[in-house]
Amino acid sequence: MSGSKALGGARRRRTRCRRCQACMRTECGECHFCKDMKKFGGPGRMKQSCLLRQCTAPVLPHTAVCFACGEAGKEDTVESEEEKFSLSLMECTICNEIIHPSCLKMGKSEGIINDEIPNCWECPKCHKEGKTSKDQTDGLGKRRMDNGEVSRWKLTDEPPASKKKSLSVEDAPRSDGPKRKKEKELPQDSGSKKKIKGAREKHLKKQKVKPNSSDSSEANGPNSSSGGGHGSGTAAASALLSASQDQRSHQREKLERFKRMCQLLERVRDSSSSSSSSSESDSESDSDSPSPIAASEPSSPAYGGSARERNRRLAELGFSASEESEGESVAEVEVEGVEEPQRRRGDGARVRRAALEPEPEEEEEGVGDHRAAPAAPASPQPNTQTPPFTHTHSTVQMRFTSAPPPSPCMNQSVTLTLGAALIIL
DNA sequence: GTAAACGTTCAT
DNA sequence: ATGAACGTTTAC
Ligand SMILES: [Zn+2]
Ligand SMILES: [Zn+2]
Ligand SMILES: [Zn+2]
Ligand SMILES: [Zn+2]
Repeated sequence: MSGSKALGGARRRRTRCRRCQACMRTECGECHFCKDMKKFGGPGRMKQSCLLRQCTAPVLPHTAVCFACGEAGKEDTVESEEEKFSLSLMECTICNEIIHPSCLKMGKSEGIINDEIPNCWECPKCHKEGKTSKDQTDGLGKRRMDNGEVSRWKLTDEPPASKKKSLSVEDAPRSDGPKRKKEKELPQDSGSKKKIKGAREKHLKKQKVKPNSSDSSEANGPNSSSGGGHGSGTAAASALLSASQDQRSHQREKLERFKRMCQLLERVRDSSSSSSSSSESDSESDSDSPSPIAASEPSSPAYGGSARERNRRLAELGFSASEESEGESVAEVEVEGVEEPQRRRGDGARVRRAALEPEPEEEEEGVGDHRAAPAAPASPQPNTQTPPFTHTHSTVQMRFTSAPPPSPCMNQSVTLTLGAALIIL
């Protein structure tokens, strides 16, 4: 209790943006969490938000302040996008520090912006440390690829997932049995129990950015303690941090994944089949800058560490990617060009929007709901401009851990299939 | 102050 | 590994 938090400031809890569609939706009242709410006659023990209301762009608390200057974000005080970025608060997914990019004094360091989440990035410092993302090489060698086919996840895939050495140093034998439960609840219903699982979901997109390029000094730091300069100080702290981060990342990524899926589902539902646009946007071909730290992205299916982790999260979501030999129903959903539209407005734009104006994630809603297609909607080659990407096909393998989908008919209706998935979720 | 959720821990 | 419970934060 005396040490308090000396790590990247108090890790602020993210809150819902209240602007995305999910946030504006209303409780479905059918999901697990909804049913748990007292509002719905549940015990209210879980205290989780509706699965259909998982915010797609969680924002920092209003109380968040810069770790350096102690001020809040001021992105709304400037016009230039770049300025906005500099004045906005960015939270590092690795060290959890929240700071103004402009408050950083680093010359050669680059931050990796996650344009999927409002004020999220990986501070340059963390990269300098070597924590590319969270991948710290398995110091146990217990890594094993129990994944027979991991190269199936393209829709919701992520770069080097979190991986760290599990260092336990705070293990205290507890003789007294930690009893949970403070009050008992009577069974509200027994029999009609829908199996649902899920969490928020989101994936990381990496973008390099150079906050500054003139001074190559160390970063700043209001308090020289651990703030600003962690990792390069204490090894123990580093290890501890890693461990903590690891655990945290688990749930976080898990939730993020789910969100992604929800978005996809909605998207598909709105437009059974829409334009065909691939979405490979990883390769960050630097126009003219052989970044020293630009070669760590296994764009190819050649993972070796985060396989297990990914598997776990997937399982939590209700489907797994590995073969568990059980007798589950396997549904193959073929999504045609359901991936992100990848609207690129500025090709040369370096810094994408991070937490700028009110624009959580309004997917292009131009199609509305006009299902009445003119004619011949099933043309494999509609456009003449055929980008080098022909991979408009994403096959997702979903395996329901329970409650086998009684839908024996899997027509071409993607909407139908996905709809079922949604219900199950 | 309240109610909703987040993030973490505990229990199978 | 997965799910449930819970403390605590966050917004109002
Ligand atoms: Zn719900
Ligand atoms: Zn939202
Ligand atoms: Zn600042
Ligand atoms: Zn950091």
